[in-house]
Amino acid sequence: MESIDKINPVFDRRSQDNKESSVPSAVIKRLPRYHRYLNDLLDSGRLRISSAELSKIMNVTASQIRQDLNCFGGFGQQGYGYNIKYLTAKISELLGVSEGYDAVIVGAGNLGRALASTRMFGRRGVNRLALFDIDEKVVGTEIYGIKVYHTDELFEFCQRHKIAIGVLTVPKEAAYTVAKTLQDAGVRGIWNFANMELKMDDSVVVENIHLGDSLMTLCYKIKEKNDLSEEE
Amino acid sequence: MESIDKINPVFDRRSQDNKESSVPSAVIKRLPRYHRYLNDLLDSGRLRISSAELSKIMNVTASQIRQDLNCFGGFGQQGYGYNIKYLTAKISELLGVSEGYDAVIVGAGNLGRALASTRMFGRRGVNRLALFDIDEKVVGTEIYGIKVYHTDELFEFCQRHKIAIGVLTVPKEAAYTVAKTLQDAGVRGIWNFANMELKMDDSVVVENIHLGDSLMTLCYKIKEKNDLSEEE
DNA sequence: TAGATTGTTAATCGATTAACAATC
DNA sequence: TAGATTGTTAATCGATTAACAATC
Repeated sequence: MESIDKINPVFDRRSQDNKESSVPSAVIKRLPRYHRYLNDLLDSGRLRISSAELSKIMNVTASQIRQDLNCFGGFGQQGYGYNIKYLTAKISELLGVSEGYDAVIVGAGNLGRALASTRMFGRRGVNRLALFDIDEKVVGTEIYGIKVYHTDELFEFCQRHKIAIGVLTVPKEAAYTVAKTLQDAGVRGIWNFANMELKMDDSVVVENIHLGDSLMTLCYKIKEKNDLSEEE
Repeated sequence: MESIDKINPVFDRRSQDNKESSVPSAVIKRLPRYHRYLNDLLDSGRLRISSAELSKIMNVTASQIRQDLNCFGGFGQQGYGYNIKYLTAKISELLGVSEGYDAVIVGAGNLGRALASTRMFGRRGVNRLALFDIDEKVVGTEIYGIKVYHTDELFEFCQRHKIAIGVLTVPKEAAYTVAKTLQDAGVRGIWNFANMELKMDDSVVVENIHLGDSLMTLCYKIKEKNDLSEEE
């Protein structure tokens, strides 16, 4: 009884006073990766794991894992390790997964379609309510069960449905106009796939995806490895 | 004449001795972003820029810009600033852009199609030579001018064309098999969009894209902003 | 109890910022 | 020359690692 209380404490030790202000941004950046690995472990039926074993799987130091997990409450147990299910739930909660946000996807091109088809949203508790495009050929159709509306209706739709997340897969040139519409309609976050950094005012948070940067990094890694082996 | 030599020095000061080992990884991570902004400035016709002005545009400190750019050779000019064209070229070179790598895309689903259609590859000097899929309905067709072959032919194709980059947009389950095939065929880098971390041996470098992590981060940012405003 | 493993402190390391002398 | 702006050093800050006492 006592030990179960310690594994699933009703209150985290730190949550009383200084709240999430105590979680350094370096840790926040690592949380999705922890979540991914812990979720896989959960799926495989594991119940508990030690920082030492997790460190091997994830290729980081055990010290870092303990330090990280301790930032938002000590819920490991000495001599036992971490309860995977509880830990995963805790990280989910911290990340705002399963808040049940509603989303729209603007742009029904290949990328928009890819995002319409993926199970990624559902797994993170995000509901895709509609697609938007300006192409009359797709407006009115359904893509993977999601209705396509004309972008002219975007503002009203977002306002009426209190949409929280707007996914932007429109061409660079249209990005700002659409982003502004989303913002005005009260959207709280924009997931931006246009090839530019959207700078919005403080009412909206933006997460920019730069696939080009990633491709460049890959090129760098290849070149670097090549340079190193040539040196020998 | 003298000043031009200083702006375009034939040898960078550091490149003689300790090479890229001197460029910290934190700087490397920032290079694609510098490249993006400098490229935009170049397109807009600007010739030179100071660290102070660039810092305003990019929202980082001028100190960091000077420190970063100095890691791989001092090519600013006191009292003048940086030559945008030269700087962009230098960063491109360092990143391995325009090495003219050949690539294949494995998986001709929505994401594969999106990657087949984008101009992102060309801009970074990467040539897409072929698409691969197991679906007989698409094998033999052309998508945005790129031929689709059966995945059975992947190994031979990569070997014959000395493919440098393999782009993975196959389902999670197929990812490892395909990655192994690419590796065996001599591919040097894998751009992995499957929802899992590919751990390959040292002969191949991997750049993993985790869109799910990014979506989670967005959810976190929304939640965090909410929590903060509720506190007041 | 004894063994295992965390939570936590202290030491190290690296990255960022501030400041200013060097120099175009 | 004088003004501007870099390159570079030194100071600060934050993140990572190592070590071990606390504790299950």
